[in-house]
Amino acid sequence: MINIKENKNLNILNHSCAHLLAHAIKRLYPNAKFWVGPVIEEGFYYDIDLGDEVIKEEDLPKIEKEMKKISKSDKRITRLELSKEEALEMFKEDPYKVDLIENMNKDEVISAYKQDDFIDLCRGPHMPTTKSMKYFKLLKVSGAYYKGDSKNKMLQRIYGICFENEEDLNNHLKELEEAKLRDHRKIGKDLKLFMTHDLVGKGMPLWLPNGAMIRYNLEKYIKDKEISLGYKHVYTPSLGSVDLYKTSGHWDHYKEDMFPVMKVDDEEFVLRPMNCPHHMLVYKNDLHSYRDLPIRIGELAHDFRYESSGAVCGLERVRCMCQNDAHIFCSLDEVGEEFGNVVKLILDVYKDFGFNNYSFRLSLRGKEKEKYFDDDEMWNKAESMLRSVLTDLGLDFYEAEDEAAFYGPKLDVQVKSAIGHDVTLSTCQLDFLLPERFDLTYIDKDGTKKRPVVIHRAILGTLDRFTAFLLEETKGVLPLWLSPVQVNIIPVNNEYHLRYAKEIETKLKENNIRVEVDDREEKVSYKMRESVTRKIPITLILGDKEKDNNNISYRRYGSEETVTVSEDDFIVLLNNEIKSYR
RNA sequence: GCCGAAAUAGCUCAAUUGGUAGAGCAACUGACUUGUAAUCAGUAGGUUGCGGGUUCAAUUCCUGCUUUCGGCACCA
Repeated sequence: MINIKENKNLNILNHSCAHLLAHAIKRLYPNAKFWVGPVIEEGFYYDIDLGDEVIKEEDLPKIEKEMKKISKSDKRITRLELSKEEALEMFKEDPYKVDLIENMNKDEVISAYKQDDFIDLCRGPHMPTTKSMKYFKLLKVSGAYYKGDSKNKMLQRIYGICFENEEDLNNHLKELEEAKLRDHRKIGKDLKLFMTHDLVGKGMPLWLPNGAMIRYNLEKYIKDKEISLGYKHVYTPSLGSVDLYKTSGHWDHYKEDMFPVMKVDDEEFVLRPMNCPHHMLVYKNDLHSYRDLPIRIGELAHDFRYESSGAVCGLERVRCMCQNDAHIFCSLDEVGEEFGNVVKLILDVYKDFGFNNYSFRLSLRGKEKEKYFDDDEMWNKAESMLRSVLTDLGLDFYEAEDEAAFYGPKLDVQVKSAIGHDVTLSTCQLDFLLPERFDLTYIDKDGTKKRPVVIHRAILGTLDRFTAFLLEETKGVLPLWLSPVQVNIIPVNNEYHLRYAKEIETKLKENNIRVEVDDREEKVSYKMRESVTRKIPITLILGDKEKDNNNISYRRYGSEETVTVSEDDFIVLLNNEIKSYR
């Protein structure tokens, strides 16, 4: 999908279109006050204060019509340069613009753009006339906090996009429609992978048999991989005492986002929101020598977070999740290598799944000090260490402030969901704090106690979000090794071919192939249609030809070609394909 | 949590200005006995998300809640 912000021409066009929108709004809603209307990756938006008036989705066509009118009237767009005093005078009716002007640098040239009777404060540049913005569409309307702060008033935001010609616009709108078809929530429903129910509650999906089979395979895949890399897996409880989280520091930072405390006798528990504290204690259970390091403690662990109601989304953001978590305890000297190994593992896994659309983000501390553990020296050390590790790895990454964990900086792998959410899939975090909090030690060469460093990492992230992304990337067409049903057998005629079909089924089952026989009294074409709709990778057709020659005919999903092979060759073919992924 | 919108059969959707709900697919029954994306006929299926109100009458209007959707804020 095109990035409007990065495209020079489209950027200017969309920015001008934001002005066109504001102009139309001003005509239709004379009391409107305007905040900002920037260009974004997906087009543009404008934040507006309409007082008591509310713009709804159904009002957008009316606004578009007004925009078209202004566009057609071909007004020249001219630049005005103003002193601060002149600007303040010009925009004195609009407190939002006054706010903007007052926050500008003293020596900055203040510019505004004028089209007809509408003037908007703006750096520019802009298109020469309103006629340039002809092929646009208003996409959605929503609320947005003034200055992005939830303590502030909520303004109304209108999103739109503008192109240079009709074809580009239509293609883009078509792409947006197609993205909706890739939405994991739709695929999950169509393929019966997961469900939700009011009685269970928000953000708590139920994995149906098909989805559970996918998840079982993912769990086995990653666990086996980690075991082969020296990870030790544990099982720890899904609850922890409040004191545990007070010790780790999570209580101070996240207690509002945990499910509320359960009091039992004299104790207080919470559903655990993450696993680090438990794993710290697992480490602490033993005395460790420098020779034992690194120690890698892994777990597929259920975590519970009271995500805000507006945030939950299918499997992408849930209140009950399963993390593919691990904590690596190592010496300072080993951090570089261990971190590199984690990055390598991430790349390995993404390659296995064929993922290409992701980017690495170095997530750093932000300016709000209270959000982060207060120790400048520790942060500077951790951040520069992480940066140099990433640079040494030759990794292409971007830096983002205010995205770190409270205990340390991290490397996040960011992906975009079908509907455009930017989410973290994998993460690898550097932590000097929790070892301190839990007083973790190992005995070094010289016989003295040293503090290990902890690397928190999640490769699949959560099974939930990973599955969501996997479904969207594959459009639900899963590779053979992950498909809930790998082979569907259609006997041409039940009376003559069902027995042979059952024989083949037994043979495949003996080879651990997930197979079904469609023995309903229906036409072959009817069953074939369903087999394809269910996105089953391989469909067998067994009739006289196959039965008499002891072979099978199969058709692969996405292909119309039928291939006939011997039973044994077929099993070898399946096993090879399944193995190649594992 | 905030700003908006929505919720009708298992699924996808209908139902004029208020007059107690329809279709396709799926399910079930029967006929057909079939070689690669939908055979035909019939049957059944609904406290219109849940509660309260207005009205002679509510799927429709008002209201509270739940869930879902689009954003914002949040995201260990």
